[in-house]
Amino acid sequence: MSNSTTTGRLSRDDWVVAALKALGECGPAAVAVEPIALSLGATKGSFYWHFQNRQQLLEASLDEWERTTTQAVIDEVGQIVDPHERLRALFARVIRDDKEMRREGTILASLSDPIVSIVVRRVTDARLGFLRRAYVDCGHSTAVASTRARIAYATYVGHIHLAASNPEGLPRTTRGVGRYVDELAATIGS
Amino acid sequence: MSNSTTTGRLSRDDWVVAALKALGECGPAAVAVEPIALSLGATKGSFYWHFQNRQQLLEASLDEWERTTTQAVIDEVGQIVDPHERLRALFARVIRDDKEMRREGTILASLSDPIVSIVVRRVTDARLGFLRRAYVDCGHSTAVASTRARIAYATYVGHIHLAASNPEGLPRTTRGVGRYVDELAATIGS
DNA sequence: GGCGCACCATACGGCGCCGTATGGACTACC
DNA sequence: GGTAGTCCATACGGCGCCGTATGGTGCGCC
Repeated sequence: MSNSTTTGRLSRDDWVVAALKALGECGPAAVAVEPIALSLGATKGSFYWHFQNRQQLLEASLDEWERTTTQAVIDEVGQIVDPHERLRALFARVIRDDKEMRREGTILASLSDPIVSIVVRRVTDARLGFLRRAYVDCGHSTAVASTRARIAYATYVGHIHLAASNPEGLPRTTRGVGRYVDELAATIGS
Repeated sequence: MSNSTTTGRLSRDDWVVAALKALGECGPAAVAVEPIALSLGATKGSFYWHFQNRQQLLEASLDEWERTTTQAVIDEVGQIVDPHERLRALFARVIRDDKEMRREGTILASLSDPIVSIVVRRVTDARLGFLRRAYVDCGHSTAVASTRARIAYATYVGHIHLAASNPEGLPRTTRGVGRYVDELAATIGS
């Protein structure tokens, strides 16, 4: 665990947290040893004691991201037996945080990086599988469930992209948000 | 125009074409002077005669992309008076090319780059406006048309992302494609 | 209170890219 | 055939980042 507040030393986890922050804000190119060391008030000497190289740091931060935003969500929401309830809980859980969505967008958009792309592909598979299962549990055939899952997830990803590329168009009023959610639910619910 | 085949010299346009290719395949970081010079069989000396700096090349390639994939499409499809027909033509025009979609995905995903983000924002606004107008022409109120435009475009963007992050899940059979398009049309058509 | 170990700073060489300076080569034109 | 203008190669300095080598500082422990 992190202990940067108590002692002046840095744990491996401190580096992962800082790297994930940089990754979520500026993309994988920002996961650079020296700049992050600077932001932590340390130098490379510290880093290369905890890690072998830059790639290890990037992979560790991606693993952390996958664990908290995909594995944890699936494990938690997956326990709900009623599929409609499960889908509703998933949407609520996922739309919630604004900061989290910005991070999601940045990482999902970094597919051109070979290391990121491996994790994003894995995350995509897991999420599509989870959605497909839910739609199957709703009574759809696997074929229909597959296409519904794809469309639902595509809508989610596109929405995250729009939140970044057209933030001023986001529904502001509560009536606007309500209409938006209604329209969305009509599209990807059940 | 390009004349690299006739003479050994390179035109400004040759550089833009090569830069757009690199941009669409590997993102803005790949729009680097020396690697592109190498791929063109030239050196930086040529580049810095046609451009002032790297940023000019990136901006020029982004402008070219905007012109061909947004302006041209809007000008062409926008002439169709019947809005339903117009939307259908838009979808057909946009889904068509596989290579083009890959480029779209890479550029749209490069929002973290400040120069790219300016153009992507402008492109997003133009496309959303075009969709909104079409839905208004279909008889919807501006409020409803706005949310429908957002959802339609989000679905499109997400679909492009899925084509890159989960290519093996793309519908293969003609029946699968048909079902997918039907489901899509039910979502964002009219 | 000296010893060993965990942790870190400093200094160094290297690489890839940027942008500049300068000297060609090739063409057109008189 | 000399001159001006167009286009380009080469060589250079600089910057940011990577990874290594090496020494130093704190803390536990006998």
